[in-house]
Amino acid sequence: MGLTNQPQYRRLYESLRKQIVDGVYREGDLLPSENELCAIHGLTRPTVRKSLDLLLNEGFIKKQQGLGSIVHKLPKGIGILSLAGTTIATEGRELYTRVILKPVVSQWPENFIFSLSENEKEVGCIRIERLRLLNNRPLLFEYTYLPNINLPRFTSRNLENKSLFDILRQNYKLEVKGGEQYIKAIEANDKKICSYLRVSKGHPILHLKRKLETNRINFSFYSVLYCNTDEHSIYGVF
Amino acid sequence: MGLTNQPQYRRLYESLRKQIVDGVYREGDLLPSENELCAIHGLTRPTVRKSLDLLLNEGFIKKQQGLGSIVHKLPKGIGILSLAGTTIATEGRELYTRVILKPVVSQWPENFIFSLSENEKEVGCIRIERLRLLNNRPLLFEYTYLPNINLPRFTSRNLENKSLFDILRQNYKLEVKGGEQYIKAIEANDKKICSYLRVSKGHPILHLKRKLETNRINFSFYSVLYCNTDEHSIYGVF
DNA sequence: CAGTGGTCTAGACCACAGT
DNA sequence: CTGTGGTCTAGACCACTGA
Repeated sequence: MGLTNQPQYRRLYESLRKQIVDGVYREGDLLPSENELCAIHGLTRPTVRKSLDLLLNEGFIKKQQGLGSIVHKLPKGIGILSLAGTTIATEGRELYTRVILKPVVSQWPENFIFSLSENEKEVGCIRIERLRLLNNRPLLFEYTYLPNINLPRFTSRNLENKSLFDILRQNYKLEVKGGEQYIKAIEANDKKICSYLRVSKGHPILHLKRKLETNRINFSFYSVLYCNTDEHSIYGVF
Repeated sequence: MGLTNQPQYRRLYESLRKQIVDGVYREGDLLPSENELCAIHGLTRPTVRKSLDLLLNEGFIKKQQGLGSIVHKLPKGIGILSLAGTTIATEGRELYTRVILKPVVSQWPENFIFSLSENEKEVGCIRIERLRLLNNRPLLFEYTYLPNINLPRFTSRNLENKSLFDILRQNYKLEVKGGEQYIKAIEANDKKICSYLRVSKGHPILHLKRKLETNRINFSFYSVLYCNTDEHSIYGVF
């Protein structure tokens, strides 16, 4: 957290974001004006505006010309559509991550959901299976596939209730920069999925396929998610 | 199209976007470098970079430091998660919009999906119901609700296979600036929905609730969508 | 009116990719 | 090495808001 080698706009973004999440600024409040933020942090307007753009894109603030930057209400759903929102946006409730299958080296599945490069195919993958619970109730089941390239000791890492993103960043200097995803509504058919999500066969669930791109060139990883949306919607801004 | 009173970064963005969609640049191609774009269009780098940021956020390009801006492959799904992607991203196939219920003035539904201001409640709403078809096959059914504020002659407009966004922009100077959405997987229960989407009762479908914010202060409109994702996924980038 | 965000310029230095 | 994108500065003028 709070690495000092982060760009300034990024540090200001994280600082403001934390204050909004922590309730220092509440829904409808105005953030300090851009000029005030410049003065406070010793930055120029383009830099400050870049920070605010990040908050804007993630739905934390709205802007109104002639007025200011207005804090948006925190979302009521589960934010997994956007980048930063993966584990937040659960209204203070705790999202717990239980590891079902610890990282193992294996082959890529047949007919993998995304097309793979020759290099990726050769090296094989590291698989993980995790279940996410909200208030002790299973919410989504996630298969993760990482190409087995330069990830020393990864299979012996303890992932229980830890952020995969954080582990990749702190131990392997891998930053997730973006990605793409495909969403479907399907019937729960797989016995394993039904059992973990505690839904009956045929129950409608969300199916997400995601490709996550990182700062390391040609290093992407993948995940397949099954999500029970009976009680919690998936939330996103645009 | 191509309004001259648009900001420069916006015009450059639209120009590049069109060239990508039209296939002038193809997957893997490099766009002209930022400095070249500056020279070509007589702009400075921050302005050019703002254009490229838009393309980046919508998944049209990736960037690689030291290399350039790389054109991304066009998505394979239906892009309704992002702003500009509402009707594009269907691989050249035609998305047709059939009006089921022409715009009518009415009251807001009971227990509306989003909270409304007092003003919105008072003025009532304009309702529309539309069916979107891809290759003549029904794909999604959409209820739209606009607050009945300063939209002269809206109810007599012909919306058949026209973009609602375009009509709002051209006739009422309303630009959609962003929004929020909630996604669920549900069983198709409503007879009307089943019939229009041609799915059997109990079939899993996607349910989206969206709030769309505009450049007119405190003017948002809303839509509820039911989408058959059997053949086409919903696509998004982040 | 003063203050806000929206747009734009003209530079600068850095880290990184390919040669 | 050169050229690329990534970050940042120090200004400027505009359109819009609220008092």
